[in-house]
Amino acid sequence: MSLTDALSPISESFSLKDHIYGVLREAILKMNIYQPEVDLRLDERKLAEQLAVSRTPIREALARLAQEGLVVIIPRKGVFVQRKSRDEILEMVVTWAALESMAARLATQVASDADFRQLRRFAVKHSADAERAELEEYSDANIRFHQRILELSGCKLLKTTADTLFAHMHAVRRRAMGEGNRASRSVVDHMEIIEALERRDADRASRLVREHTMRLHDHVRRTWTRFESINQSTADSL
Amino acid sequence: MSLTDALSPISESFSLKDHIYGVLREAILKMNIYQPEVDLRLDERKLAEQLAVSRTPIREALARLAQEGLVVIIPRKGVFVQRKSRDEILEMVVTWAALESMAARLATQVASDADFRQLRRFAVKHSADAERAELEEYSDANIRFHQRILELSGCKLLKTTADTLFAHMHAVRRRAMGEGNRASRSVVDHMEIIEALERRDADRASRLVREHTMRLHDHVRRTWTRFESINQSTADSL
DNA sequence: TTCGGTTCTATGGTATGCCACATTACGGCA
DNA sequence: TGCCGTAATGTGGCATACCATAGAACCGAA
Repeated sequence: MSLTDALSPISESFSLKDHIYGVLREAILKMNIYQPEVDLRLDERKLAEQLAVSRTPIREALARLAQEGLVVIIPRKGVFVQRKSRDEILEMVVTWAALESMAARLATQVASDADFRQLRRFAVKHSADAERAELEEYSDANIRFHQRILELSGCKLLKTTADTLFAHMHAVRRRAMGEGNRASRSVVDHMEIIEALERRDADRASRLVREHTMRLHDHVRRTWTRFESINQSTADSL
Repeated sequence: MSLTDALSPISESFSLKDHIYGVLREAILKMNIYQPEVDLRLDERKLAEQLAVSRTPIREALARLAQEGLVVIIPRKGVFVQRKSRDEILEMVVTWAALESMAARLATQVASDADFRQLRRFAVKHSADAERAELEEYSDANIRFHQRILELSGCKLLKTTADTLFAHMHAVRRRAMGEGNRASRSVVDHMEIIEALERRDADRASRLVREHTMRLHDHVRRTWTRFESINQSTADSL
């Protein structure tokens, strides 16, 4: 590949707006928004200065993030990173379960045996992380496992819709993974799911995926109370 | 209610940006975007002039619509209403099926008998529209039936996510309803769904809803070819 | 010292103007 | 007459300036 070929995708249809959208999105997802002391305010002018651009593309990027639900814009008061309540998180998990269980169903019909073999290899490879209690690594592998199922469905909309939910739950996942023996249970669940997929058992694969995700639902429901109260007090202080 | 009480919701946190977003969204959904002769271009300056505002709030509203997938912004070329391809429509139907089948499952657990009785009354009342082949009316009632199931799930995110899909399919639904004997089949399906819900049979309700929606999927898959070609040629001419 | 009102400041909302690029129109040259 | 190059036009991208309001800071009177 020549130099110009490599450069052209960058220059063509590049816009500050889109670039800033990506930058802000990454920054928001990286920050742990559920720690009480974090500053949730986003100052348009400060961002414009830091990124060395005017407020206009900043504002258009923020408008997109607001539409996505990552930030909330309060007219003449400020732009704030949206901290989700426990109930909202629970609803995201439910919606995720709905999408992925359908994805598993479709995957039994359209994915190849090779796809499932690859998925199995991936799961086996990373099950060691769970055993060694390397939860950080396993949490990442866990997410990729679920994303892979969504991809194998062949329905891009299922995946992109779920990815939006995943983004919101970025700060939730690792926390939940480390509690109880969820990691080892997760490994068992994944293996059962893979078996159902390989046997092309649509109903069983769909059900196992749903039940697996709903276990996270139950877990969050039981353990998220403390954050709910933090969230509430912070919301009051705004 | 006093006059000031009635007026306050209008003045408080009213912004042109949000208002314009709503106006444009309604206008886009109302137009039949799949007719070949319609002009899909949205001119920022023209809109600004017509709405008697500057381009800035227009642009921010368009950014939101773009994020929602209703329009596509091509830098330095124009803003265009997004015409969905057949495959994209099919994916929306699949995703809808995923959401609503989960909603039906949840509804069997959280909705009251009174909710289901009301749903049944609604369905019976509008089944007459289908018999009289008043498809316009039945199509609307049909949508509301499905929205009601999503509401009865108690999961607001399921409903809002599905509503976004419904919005995209606004121009698709009526067309599909009039073809074949889909309306009368729809009435039968709805009654079976209601029975499963009333019997609190989560698996059956979930399955019936999924199969019902997937029938629309099959129908679109079989009959949407002509629009695909129109869509293609229009895309080429852009 | 405390309360009330006023002023100041910070912040998002909006309008306007210019720029870069893409398209189109036009005119000269072969 | 046809083609190519250049100029004119249109369109979104971006920067800047000003406005309106909410909130803080300040000051004076009781």
